[in-house]
This record gives sequence, C-alpha cells and structure tokens, in this order.
Amino acid sequence: MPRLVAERADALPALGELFREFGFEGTSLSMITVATGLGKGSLYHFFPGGKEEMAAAVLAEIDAWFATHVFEPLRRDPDAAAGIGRMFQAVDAYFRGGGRVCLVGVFSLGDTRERFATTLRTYFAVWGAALTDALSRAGWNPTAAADFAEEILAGIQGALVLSRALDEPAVFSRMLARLRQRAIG
Amino acid sequence: MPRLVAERADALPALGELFREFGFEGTSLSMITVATGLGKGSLYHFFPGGKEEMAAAVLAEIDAWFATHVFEPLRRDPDAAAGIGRMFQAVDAYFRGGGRVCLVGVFSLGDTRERFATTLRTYFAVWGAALTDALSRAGWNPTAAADFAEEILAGIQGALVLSRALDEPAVFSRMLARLRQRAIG
DNA sequence: AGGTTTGTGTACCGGATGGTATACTCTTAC
DNA sequence: GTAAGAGTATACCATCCGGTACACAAACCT
Repeated sequence: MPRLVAERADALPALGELFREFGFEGTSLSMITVATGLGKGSLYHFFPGGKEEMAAAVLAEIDAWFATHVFEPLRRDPDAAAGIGRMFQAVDAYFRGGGRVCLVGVFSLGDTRERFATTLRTYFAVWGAALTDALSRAGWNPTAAADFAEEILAGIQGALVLSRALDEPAVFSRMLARLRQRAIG
Repeated sequence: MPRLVAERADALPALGELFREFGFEGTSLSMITVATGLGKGSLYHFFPGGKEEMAAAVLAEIDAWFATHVFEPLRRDPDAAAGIGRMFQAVDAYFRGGGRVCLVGVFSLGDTRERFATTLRTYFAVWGAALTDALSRAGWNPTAAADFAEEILAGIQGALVLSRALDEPAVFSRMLARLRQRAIG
C-alpha cells in the first residue's frame, strides 16, 4: 500500500483548503482523514497538538509564502513600483482571481481569532508596513502611504468577501486592477 | 416566572450576535438556549426548522434593517449626497465603529454560503445597485459610479476584517471617513 | 541480521451535537 | 369553569466530536 503522504508538509495544502472552506470549527477530523488520506494515527503522529497544531502549521506556511512572494519584493526591490506590481501579481495568483478565500481573513472573523490572535495580527501588520514602505519609496508622502496601504489590504479582503457572496470572481479582478492603477499607474 | 422572550422576534438579537461571533456551525443549540433564555422546546416552537430557520430569520431581519436605514435613503432622498451621507452614518452605527462584524460577510466566506446563497447575493446586489444609483445622481458618470460602489462595499467589508484581525477598530473608522470623503467630499 | 525509529490502522473514550417526543403549565376565549 | 391552544421543561435519541491507546508494519542504521 503506497503512502499518499510522505511528510507532514504534504498534508498542509489539503488542510489549508479544508480550513478555508469550512473554518476551524467546521473542519472535522473525519473530513481531514478523507482529504489527506491519513488516518488519525498518522495525523496525531505529525501533529501531536491535534487540530490546533494543524491550523497553526497551515498559517505558518501561508506566512512563509507571503514573506517570500509578497513582503520581500515590497521591501527589497530597488524599483519600488516594480515590487508593488509583483505584489498584485502574487496576490492575484494566490487567491486564484477571486476563486479562493483568505484563511487569515476567515479566522479573523470568527471566534478562532482569539486562538491565533498574534499570528493574524502580525500577518496584516507586517504586510501593511512593507507596503507602506514601498509606497513611500515610490513617491507617496508617508502619511498618505500608510492610509493607502490600509485601503489596499482592506480592498483585497473585502473584494474576496464580495466575490464570494456574489459568486462573481470578476469583482476581485476589477478591485485589484483599480488598486494597482491608483498605486503605480 | 416571567417570560424572558415573549415573541419569536425577541430572540433574534441574541441569535444574531451568536452567529456573528461563532458562525453557523460554531453556534450550538446549548449556546442558544443560554443566550436567549429559551429551552429547546420554545426554540423549536418558534423555529420549527431548527438552527437553519433561526439563521434565516436573523438574515431577514438584517435585510429589513438595511432596506429601511440604508437602501431606501440611497434611492429616495432627493439630495443624493445626503442619502449617501446617511448610509455612512447608518453603517458606522450598525457595525459599532468596527467593533461588530458583518454576519452576511461571515456567512459568505464559509460553507454556509451555499445554504443561504440567494439571500447573501441579493443583500450585496441590492446595496450595490442603490449606491450606484445615488452616486450617479450625485454627479458620477454611470460606469465610474458602479466601480466606486463596488469599491465602497468591499472597503467596508475589508475594513471589518482588518479591524478585527488587528484588534483596532479605528481602521474601520478611518476607512469610512476616506470613502465618504471621496464620495461626497 | 537486529534493533530502533518512524509511521499506520483500529478500537475506543467521554462528552457534545442537532433534533424529537411527550407531558406539562400557563393564557385566553367562550 | 372549562376547553383549546400557546408556550415550556425535560428526558431522550442516534450520531458525531476531538482525542487517546496500543499493537503493528515498514524503513532505516549499524
């Protein structure tokens, strides 16, 4: 019998989609065993802390992905406008043009928020700081940059909610295009 | 022994806060009995359809509230800018300056979405149409008005997510102020 | 080859879940 | 004053919950 999942990390994508779709409370261990192909024995071997450790691992993976694909370009690209452009491109790819929801947003709205409070707060705080920095380097004055960074992050999250409610992913694409236009023309 | 809840409608506020905070799946009947002071017997007397009917009733109440306090002023106020101003005021009050979350948004993100799909879609579609109309009457050209209406709705929803994640309601207030400024100066 | 780590299947735990059944007590109307 | 219906309390249902225990198998190292 072949192993479907060889390492703990191989289970994370399936776990992520589950938590995105059903939330933390809504995702049951039996759903997880089906989606990952791992029995409870294996799951608790990889994640001794149970469901909470699984969710924390998914959040950490998301954090790492955004750090390398979004935050770093924003901070490191000598051409600030280019870094911002890469951010919009990465965000569009990550959320699949509005067809995928933000796990950090989902967790932030529910009571799960308290459980992962610092992770959730840090995610948006770091993103906001990096974006503010890039906007400043792109020519915005500091206070306007901070305001606009906030507006961009909220716009992205809100567009995901709206796309989902209206079942119309184009809402997300349009929002991304508008924000990019305002940011770097 | 006095009746804490004399009518079905008296249970809706408590139900709303519960669903907002814990989502549909996360809200259990025992939490509901505690929060409303009603035993299961009474609950199923008022809501024969169980938890799903309770959530539907809450959504209907929200819909009605927004219809009278938000959608109607947008459409009916002869002074379009004043109608838009009243919308921002009503929204700020309803979401308590960012301290309260949008149940429609919460339901839209999870798997609950499918259960109440048409209600959720209609809520945003009607709001968007009313706001587009008001913006047009306030001087925006039709396509720009539709775009900006979308941006306003997403901004509101996103700001609620961000306020919650950062535990900083001021994010919501700032967003509302910025949007109002852009809309009616 | 032997033994140890790493991973897996399965039975099981106490408790909570949404929902039902039923017997009861009020209030109201005649 | 009594009958009907509205509203309530309680016990109970099957099912599922997250988590644990433990025996077992494959992979690895020496």
